[in-house]
Amino acid sequence: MNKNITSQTLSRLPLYFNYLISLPESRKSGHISATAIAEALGLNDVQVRKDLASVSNGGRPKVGYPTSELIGDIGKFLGFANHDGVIVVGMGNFGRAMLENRSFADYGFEVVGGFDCDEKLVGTEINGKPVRNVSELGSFCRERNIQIGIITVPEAAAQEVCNLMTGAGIKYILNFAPVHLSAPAGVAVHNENISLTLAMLARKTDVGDIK
Amino acid sequence: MNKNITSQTLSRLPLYFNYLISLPESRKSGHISATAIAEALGLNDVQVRKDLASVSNGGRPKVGYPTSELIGDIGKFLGFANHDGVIVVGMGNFGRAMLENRSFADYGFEVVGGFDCDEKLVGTEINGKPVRNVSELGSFCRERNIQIGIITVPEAAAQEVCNLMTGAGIKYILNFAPVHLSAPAGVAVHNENISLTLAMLARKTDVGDIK
DNA sequence: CTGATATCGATACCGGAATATCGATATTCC
DNA sequence: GGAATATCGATATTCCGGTATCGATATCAG
Repeated sequence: MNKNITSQTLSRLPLYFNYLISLPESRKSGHISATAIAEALGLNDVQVRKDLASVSNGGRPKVGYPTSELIGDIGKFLGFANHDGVIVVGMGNFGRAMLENRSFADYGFEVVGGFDCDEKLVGTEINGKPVRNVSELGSFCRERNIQIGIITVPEAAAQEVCNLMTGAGIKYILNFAPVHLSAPAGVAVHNENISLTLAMLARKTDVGDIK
Repeated sequence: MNKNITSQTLSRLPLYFNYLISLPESRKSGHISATAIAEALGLNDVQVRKDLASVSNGGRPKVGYPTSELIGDIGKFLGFANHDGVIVVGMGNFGRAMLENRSFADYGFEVVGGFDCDEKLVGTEINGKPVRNVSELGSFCRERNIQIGIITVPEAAAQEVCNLMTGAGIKYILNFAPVHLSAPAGVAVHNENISLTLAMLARKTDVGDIK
């Protein structure tokens, strides 16, 4: 078990995790080899073994890794046992979808509330979660020590919301507005531009040769 | 202008594009250097120059690249002048958000319709776009030669929808269900697991040392 | 017209990630 | 118990993207 890990490995761990928990119960009680996982996921076996070495105590030759233990190790490593509060700003359809997304729980996140500036929405509840006025964002986050924020507002307001969040002590921002946000050092921003993702997917193979 | 391009370059092009169109009109008529772009975006100037070489006919020493021409070249390359039809399956909040997303148009996409299996939704319109029964998906896509599909259904139904899409001749699939879908060769699937994206963002700096 | 300067394109170099190879070890079968 | 085999972990190699360097060229100043 080696705690030094690369981003690439980190990005593959959930893949292994998903694959392992999708196995029938009967197989979870036994062992599984890196070779088998690689085969199933279309990856290189050495790569899988190396990735698993980062989180697991090691497998046994000829046998492989104890499946349930491996699931536990990966899950623990990814922090799926955590319980981190998340806020969402922008209660359009996108924001609502975030409040209703049940899959966050599987990864150790809980959306604790939504924010909007539309007075008609403020005070209502979505999926049992209260919608508050954006003006309360700062105090709310500081009181509860919220560190993760999701931005689902129109692009014109995105940077402003981002500033508000960083001011409230938020450290991780997931931005769905189609603009590239910048934040001060110490704050991690991930810009998820869906149109762009689609463009890369659909255009990649169109244009010339892409290696 | 070299048509061989890497994914990494492709992913940076929109960044340049956004930066260039955000320039004041007065500067768009002139020229801009790779050095200046790199400076503004916090990148390496050689990298920018290399990227631009993939799409542009070249700049002139001491002068740089003609700004408006460069904007046109990148846009053309990214296919922003295209007009590709897209369908969305799953009319939950997430699917609705897709039908209402105006930013697709900027990237050359148009959502031409939504699909669901809920009879209460079928026949209605969302943002002026009709919601059809999933059973019509095949004929609809083949008639109009739709090649791009977005999946926003619950995870249990995702693989089934995926199969339906590939059967209907769809070539590019953007999947938001939190499962890893697989499709036959010739079909590109991008699995966008939001919980996972959030996990990578928020956990990256938590767990051990990440290089 | 000539020298200084900014910028380009090409080539060379560097580092990290993926992959291949190899010896070691555990299990299975005879 | 010993040979055959599957699998592991470690080391070596390859490949690719990013960065630095250098000569060439266009503009500008004097």
